[in-house]
Amino acid sequence: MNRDTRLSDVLHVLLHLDQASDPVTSQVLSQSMGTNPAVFRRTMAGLREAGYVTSGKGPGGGWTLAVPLDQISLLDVYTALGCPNLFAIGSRSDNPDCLIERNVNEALAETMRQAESLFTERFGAVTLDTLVPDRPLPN
Amino acid sequence: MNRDTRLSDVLHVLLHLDQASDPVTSQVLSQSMGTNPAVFRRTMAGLREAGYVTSGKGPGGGWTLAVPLDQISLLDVYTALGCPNLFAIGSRSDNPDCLIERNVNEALAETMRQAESLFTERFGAVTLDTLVPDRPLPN
DNA sequence: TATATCGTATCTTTTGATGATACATATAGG
DNA sequence: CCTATATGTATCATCAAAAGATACGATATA
Repeated sequence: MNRDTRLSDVLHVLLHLDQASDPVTSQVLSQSMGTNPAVFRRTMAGLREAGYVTSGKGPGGGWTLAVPLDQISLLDVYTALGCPNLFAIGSRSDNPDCLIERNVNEALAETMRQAESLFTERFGAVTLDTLVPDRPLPN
Repeated sequence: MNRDTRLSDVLHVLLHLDQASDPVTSQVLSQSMGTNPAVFRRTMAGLREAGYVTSGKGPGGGWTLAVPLDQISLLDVYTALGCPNLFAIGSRSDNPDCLIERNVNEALAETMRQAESLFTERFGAVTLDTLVPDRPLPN
């Protein structure tokens, strides 16, 4: 199964938006993402609702970064996308009658919980400004 | 994206095999996995090659556990399955020209490396005997 | 009003996994 | 040996979810 690249795609777009002074159209941004405007808008809808970007209609319209990059964490973006599933593995079903299945599922679920915490912590600790090339890390 | 349940499925089968004295056929085991014999054999091929189970043809044939559960780790099983992809997220492509893309990809990849290490460590620390119900943990 | 742009519903396509089928191979047992 | 029972595996079909494409209404600018 192909991986979900929306998080990577959206980060890419946000960093590019940061470098633009005027609104950028879905047409242009979708190309930088290798897709089409409708898919792009669908993907960005959550970020707009969360207020990280704004979009304007009509001539001169397009997308604008609404919050400075140092005030957006990777976790914020991930959350705005609807917290897409992180893992490719899982359990087939929860048959509560089979004790073996319960134990197996629990063993996997426990590790996945820990891994999810790891993602959350790391994502929460990274703000987008640190991903901009040639900008010194704040410290 | 549906999750890959092979690891969970196979663990389930191994624990059941541990409780069987005679070989068990693909027919029977595939039902306990909710699939058909051909899919079952395909899934178990790696475990057979790794020596954790043996399979016999002909009447009275079927599958047998070849190694005690306390000598098989979750990591062993995962590896025997061919180390299936753990993550549902990823980067679209590696365009080495775009510095932004490189930074974004690296940020995600670094976290995924850490999460993978977490899986590997945890999986390596769990032997299958600890998943058997009503069997006291060794300590 | 004409044009550009977004928002989104809907349909189509793609893709990888899974399921299904078929058949060759091998083994046990009479 | 012959038959019945299993596995091993190649190949084809099916499926579901995501992505892509299209269309069209709404809105904003000038």
